[in-house]
Order: sequence, then structure tokens, then C-alpha cells
Amino acid sequence: MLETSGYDIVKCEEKGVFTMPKMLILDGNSLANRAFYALPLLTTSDGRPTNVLQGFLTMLFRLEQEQHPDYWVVAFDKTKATVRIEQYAGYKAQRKATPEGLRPQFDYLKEILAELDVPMLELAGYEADDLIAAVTKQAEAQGMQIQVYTGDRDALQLISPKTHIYLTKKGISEVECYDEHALWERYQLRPHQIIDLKGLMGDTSDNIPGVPGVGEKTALKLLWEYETVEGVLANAEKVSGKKLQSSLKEYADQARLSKTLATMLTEIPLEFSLEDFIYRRPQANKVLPALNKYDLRNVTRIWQERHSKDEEARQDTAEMSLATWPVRELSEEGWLTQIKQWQNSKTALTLTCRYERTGLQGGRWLEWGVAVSGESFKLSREEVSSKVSEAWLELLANEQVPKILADSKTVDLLLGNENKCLKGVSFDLGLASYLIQASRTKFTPLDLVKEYVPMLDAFDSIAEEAAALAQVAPKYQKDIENLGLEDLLHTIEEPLSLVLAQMERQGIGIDIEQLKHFGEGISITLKQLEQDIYDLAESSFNINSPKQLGTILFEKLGLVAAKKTKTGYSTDAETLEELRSAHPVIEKILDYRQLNKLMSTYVNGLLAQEKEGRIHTTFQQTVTATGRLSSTEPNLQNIPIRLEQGRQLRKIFHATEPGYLLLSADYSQIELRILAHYSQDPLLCESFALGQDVHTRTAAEVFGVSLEAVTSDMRRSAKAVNFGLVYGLTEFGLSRDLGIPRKESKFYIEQYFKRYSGVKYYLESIVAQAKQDGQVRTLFNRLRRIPELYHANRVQRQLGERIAMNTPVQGTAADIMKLAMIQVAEGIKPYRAAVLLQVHDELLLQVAPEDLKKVALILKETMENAFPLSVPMTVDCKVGPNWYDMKPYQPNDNKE
DNA sequence: CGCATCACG
DNA sequence: ACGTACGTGATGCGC
Repeated sequence: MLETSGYDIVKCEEKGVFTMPKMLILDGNSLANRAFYALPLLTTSDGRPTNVLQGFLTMLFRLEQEQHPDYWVVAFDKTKATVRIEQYAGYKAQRKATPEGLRPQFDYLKEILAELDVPMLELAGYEADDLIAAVTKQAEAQGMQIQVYTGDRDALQLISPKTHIYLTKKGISEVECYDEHALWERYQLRPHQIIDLKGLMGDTSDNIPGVPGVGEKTALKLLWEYETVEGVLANAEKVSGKKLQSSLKEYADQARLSKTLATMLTEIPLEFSLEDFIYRRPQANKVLPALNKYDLRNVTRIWQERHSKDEEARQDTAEMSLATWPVRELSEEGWLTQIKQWQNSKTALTLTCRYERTGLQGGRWLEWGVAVSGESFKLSREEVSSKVSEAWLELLANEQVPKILADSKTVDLLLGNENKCLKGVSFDLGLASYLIQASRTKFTPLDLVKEYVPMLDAFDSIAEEAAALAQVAPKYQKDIENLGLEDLLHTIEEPLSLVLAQMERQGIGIDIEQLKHFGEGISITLKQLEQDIYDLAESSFNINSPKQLGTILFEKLGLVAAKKTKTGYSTDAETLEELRSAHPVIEKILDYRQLNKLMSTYVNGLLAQEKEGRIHTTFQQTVTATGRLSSTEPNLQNIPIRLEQGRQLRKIFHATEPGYLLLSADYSQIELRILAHYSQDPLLCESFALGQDVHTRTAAEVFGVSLEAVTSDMRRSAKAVNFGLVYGLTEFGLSRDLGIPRKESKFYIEQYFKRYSGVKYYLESIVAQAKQDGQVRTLFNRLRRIPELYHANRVQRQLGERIAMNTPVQGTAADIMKLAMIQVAEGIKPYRAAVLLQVHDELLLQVAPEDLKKVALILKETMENAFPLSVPMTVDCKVGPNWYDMKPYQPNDNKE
């Protein structure tokens, strides 16, 4: 992604420069060089190098998409004999020859740019720098906003209020924006002083000599004092340091010459008109063959993505300035009439709500914005009678009246506080936006509108907000349609959001006294452990500080550090476990860590969230990359279970109604079953069809023994393999997990894939497919884009491959669970029962004992049959008075 | 605010 | 030679 400093973005918007024509100038040589060294040397199938093409074009297309230039041009050096060599024979003498793989790529690049209709500029005897300076000068005179992209810091001299320089950072995938302010932050220099800086310090890559012995630090100090090269030379007597003084005197001429060399020439003998640089949309019929000629599949994908989105949104972006929908003011009578009219409306109302946070779920609504058919309205609690507001809330609960909202779950929660509810959601913009782009993080109405109207900066009123949402809604609808996400949105995510609202409102019962008691016990042990640790370490320190702990263990006590983190010694549980026998303090620290976690995150954390004997989590529906839910404030999806001590904590969770039981149901091996379904691997499918223990069967296959001969160790290894499969198996991961040598884990994996060749084939195909499409989908069409697959860094690319293997599996499991939740919520309506929590593959309900049998049966059957796969789905139920004391429970459909 | 750590599926 | 299992959220430290 293109990154710019936050400062500049703000600055650009404040100045309203979007109204000025925007020109992008790219330094072809500099960027090509950067790309060449930053990217691995990719080639076409017949061996022509293409990494520069890939890097440069990727950047070009991103800029095109993100910046929407009105003008653009790429400048190239034509370096046979530059003007500067006439000035100074040594100029660029040190520069190394263009490397083998790079040189031909300039020709390829120019050829492609020509097909793209991207204007290019070069002039014999001049460098790209000078052309850029000349174009910039002319463009400034025309009142344009100019962005120069280069890796060459010389360009900083061009900075002005209208011209910003974007310097490539690492490689070329990131750029850093410099304007006057940013330059000052970095160097405390004005733009025109850049040439003085070069004049003094020189530049080895261009072989500009500068003054010997003067580097960046000295040069800056001098310039802060005397401003220019001339100023410094005139005051050479006064500078501190004899050596420096004499250097400045001796090399005065060389400094002046260096400054001249560093000055970009704005006067060049070239007739050009800015009209030549007008941006023209590249034509698919020319672009695609040109990219294809160099096997640039990734670039093609990027271009097509942009292009197709563009085609759809072309008029959008062009005409997508928001219309002002007049705000209708209504009297009491007016409101009642209007609401009555809307009660029969077939046209969707777009609603948005402002509210204050109160102690209750969600809060209290303050005002509504309504937009429909080119008009907008504001309804505020303060200004309307209770009669109007009653009528209004009734309208919200009318399923027949279609409604478009940004966040229907929150709205439903708000209404729930007044015993009202939301019905008739026809389009949830936040959920739509998440399905289109799961990596998004912000879903406020403003963010949602900005997606299509980027220059927007704030809404003046809530009525305007509603009008804006109403106008972007069709764009979202179209995108959802184009991406094939309609069903997922309307049959899963939207209905689910109201189920989640119910769950959040219900909350889960919590025994505060017991929790406090639990905390007191921990506190005592914790104090004792703390003292023991200080005694054993013979010093007191903050045990919660990994830094201090590392110092004590690895310096004071002289233990041998096994691992390092970027900031110092690693002290995580895995590392400490290795050191357990090395020093008695280690065990105490491990115990301390465990208890401290329980105390701070769970005891204190949960106590802080308790309200009237309940805890209400918030389920996030637009956070994860795979389609799972997440749970926050507090997170009730990570309550301890693996270790007994933490597991005890589950005793405090109970039903919200007295006498009710907790009923849990979890999918058994859902991810492996989905893998079986996807891969159709005969062994894996058979294993599930026969109801075998899948890990035991896997062990039998991998170790080549009968089911009866599988030892617990073999099963453990097989389980780790199965586990790893879903994540994108690696030798490293498996060896670490099992604590075995790489060779051994490699052997297991080989054996596994020999037997389960269908799984192997599936995983290979999904990765290949992902590389082609740049994305994967779940069984329900949920989409995840995987830019990591095309990352310059190999580690990132491999991560991309594992994501491609994992996401369809994890995501489909999430889809199935969501579908089941909707059906379960519906199915248990006639009974005294409620869904309380979802923990990815588990649902937790509460139920009146009398309804247990029926509800458990409905629960199990609904979950198992929510979406039949080619292997059976199994759900295990448990029941108990609290979340700890849960006993297996098999509902059966025998008639009573 | 990023990092390290650790809780869950 | 390098750095790696997939997906989350909360806490505390230290810059």
C-alpha cells in the first residue's frame, strides 16, 4: 500500500488542493533502479528480466487509482553526454555501470508505457531530474498541484506549497511524502537549501565532490548557522574546528561547483506543452497484450481489478459528488402524516442515528437522520412529541418498510433499551462494505460515504449524513452484486446481526461474589510467588516487565538466553519452559505469569464489566479477515479452559434466569470435515463417514499400522499434523509443535500426503487458484483478497499461500456456524431458551430445565444440518448449572 | 502506540 | 541465510 505521513494527508485536505488540477511526475530512472534492487529478479518464461516492470507498473497503477491524476508523465535520463559533464568531467564517473538485468528493462518499460498512453519525457544531454524541474516549474505556473515520485533526495529542492515530493522508502512499495513542513521536521532546512546541503556534503553516487570531511551532520550544522554555501564560505573563519576551516577554504571552489551540479535545471531547450501530459485512461485492448507479452500476470490482475471497479464506478467517481437533498422541516402534524405515509412505503428509507452512550447496551438515541426520494429529515428526541416518537419507533419495527442503515445491530440494541426492535433491514452498508473489503477497519457513516466520495470531510447535519448514505447505497449494492455477495449479505450477515444484538442484550449471568473470592485466592498466592521470586533472584524488580525480567535472568543470574526478540531477550513461556531445570526461580515465574494473567485479564477485567449480575460482550461482525466473529469488552471467546486452574473460572458463568441451565453444543472437527468436503479425499471422507476418531485413523495411515496398533504418541503426532493442515502445514511449525527434529516432521508430512493425496492435490490447487485470482472464497462465496501472494518478500508470499489454504476452511466453518445461529435463534423461539455466546465452533445457550430436551434436540439437529456437506457433521452437547460443570448430554428424538 | 505475552478457537 | 504454522483481543510495559 501506498503510505504517506498522516501530516501530509491532513495538510492536503485542509488546503483543498483537490480542486486544483493534479499532476504526477515520476522519475523513471530512479524508480526503475529502486525496483530493480528491491524485487527478486523475476523473469518471463523465456528468461527476460521483468522485476522492474512489475515494480514500476504496480506503483503506477496504484498511483493512478489512488491519486486520480489530471496530468502525468514519466521522465527518463538520456545520459550520453549531459550538460553536467561539460561542467565537471568527474560527474557521475563513479557510478557503476547499469547492471545486466536492468538495462533491457528500460526498453520494455518504455514500450509498455507507450501502450498505456502514459506520456514520457526525455532529452539528450539531460537527466530526468532536470526535466522534472522544468515540468514542475511550468505546472506550478499553471496553478497545478504537483506530486513528484522519486528515490532521489535531490528532488527535495523542488518542494513548494504546490509541489510535494514522494520519496521511496524501503524498496518502492512505500513512499514518504515531503512538503515544506516535513522537510523542516527532517532537516530543519528550507527547500532551496537542499542544493547547499549537497554542495557541502557532496554525493558519492553522483560523484559530486562537496567538501572533504563534511558529511550530513556537519553540513547541516553549518547551514543552520549560515544558510547557504556562500554564507558558510564567507564565514569560514568563524566555524569551529581548524581542520574544517582549512577544508572550507581550500575547497571553496569545489563547494560552489558542487552546489551548481546539484541544482536542478529548470531551463531546458525543449518545447513541451502541459497538454501533452493530460491523463488518458489506458485502453484495455492495448494494455492487456502489452502486459501479457512480458508475462506480467500480477500486474494484469492489479490492472483488471482497478479497471473493472473503475468501469463500474466510472460515472460514480465522475459524477459522484453528493447532491444536496433539501431538509424538510415538519410540524407535529407533519411528522404524523409523513410517518403514516412511510408506513406504506415500498421505497427504502435510509436511516442514521446519533446517540449518547449510557450505562445500558448501546446507549440512548438522540436524533435520527432520514433520507428518501431526494429529501432528508431530522427527528430529534428533544424536538418531537412522544406521540411522534412512538409512531416513529413503530415504523422502525415494521418489517414491511425497507430500511438502509450503516449499522443495524447497534440500532437494534438502542431500540431494545426502549423495548422496541428494528425490522425490515433491506441493506446494511457496514456489513456490505466488510464483505466487499474485509480489510477495512472503519465503518462509520462518514467512512462508508468516503469510499465513493473521497473528498468529503464532514457532515454538517444528521439529515445530510442520511442523504449521503442514501446516495452511496446504490454503489454498494452494485459492488455486492458484482462480487456475488448478495446471498451472503442478505441471508447470513444481515439476519445474523439481529441475532447478535439479542445475544448481546441478553448477556450472560456472572457470580460476582464467587469471582471476587476466586480473585482473593489468587492474590494471596500471587503475593507469595512475588516474594519467592525476589528472594530467589536476590533482588526485587517488576516481574511484569519482560525487559527487567530478561536482565535478571540472563545477566544477573547468568542463564543462557535461547531466543531473542527484536527488542531484547525473549522470556515467553516456551523459552522459560526450557530453563525450568536451570534455576528454581523459573518455575515460580511461570506460575506467577499464569496467575497474574488470570487476575488482571479475567478477574479484574470481568469485574470491571459486570452490570446487574451480567456481562454483555460486543460481538464484532466486521473485523476478521476470514469471516469469523470476534468478541470485545470483554472478550468472552477466550475464557480459560486448557489449564485446570484457569478453567475453574468458568464456574462463575451461569444463566441469567434463576434455575435455567447452560447448554452448549460444539461442532466436532468442523474444519477437517470441511477440508474433506473440499478435497473429496477418499480416506479422509471415509474416516468421517465411518465415524472414526480422525486422529487415530490419520496415525494409522501415516505410520502404516492398524487402528488397534496406534499408540497415544502416534495419535498425538497425527493430531498435530491434522491441526497443521488447516493452517497450511510447514515442517517448522510441526517440529516446533511436537518438539521433534525438522527431519522427522518432514517425514510425517511426506507420509501424510502420500496417503492423503486428495488433500495434497486440493491444497496445491487452491494455492494455484489463489495466485491466479489474487483471492480465495469460502463455500458461501465470502471473499478474501490475498495481496501477500504478490509481496516482494518471500516470507510474506509464503504467508499468502498459507492464508490461501486456511481461509476457505476457517471461513466456511464461520459461514456454517453463522447460518446455524440464525436458524437456532428462530427454532428456539417457542421455548424458554436463549443463545448467549458463540465461540467459533461452539454455541452456548441457556434453557429452562423443562425445555431442555426439546431445545437440545433442536440445537443439535439445526447445527448438524445447517448446511449438509459430503461428510456428516457432528455436534456434541453438554449441559450444566455453570460453564465449568458441563456434562455430556445426548438429546434424542424418541417420543416420550 | 508498538511490542511482548498469553488467553481462546 | 532467513524466518514461518491460521484467526482473534486484553493487558502491561516503556518509548
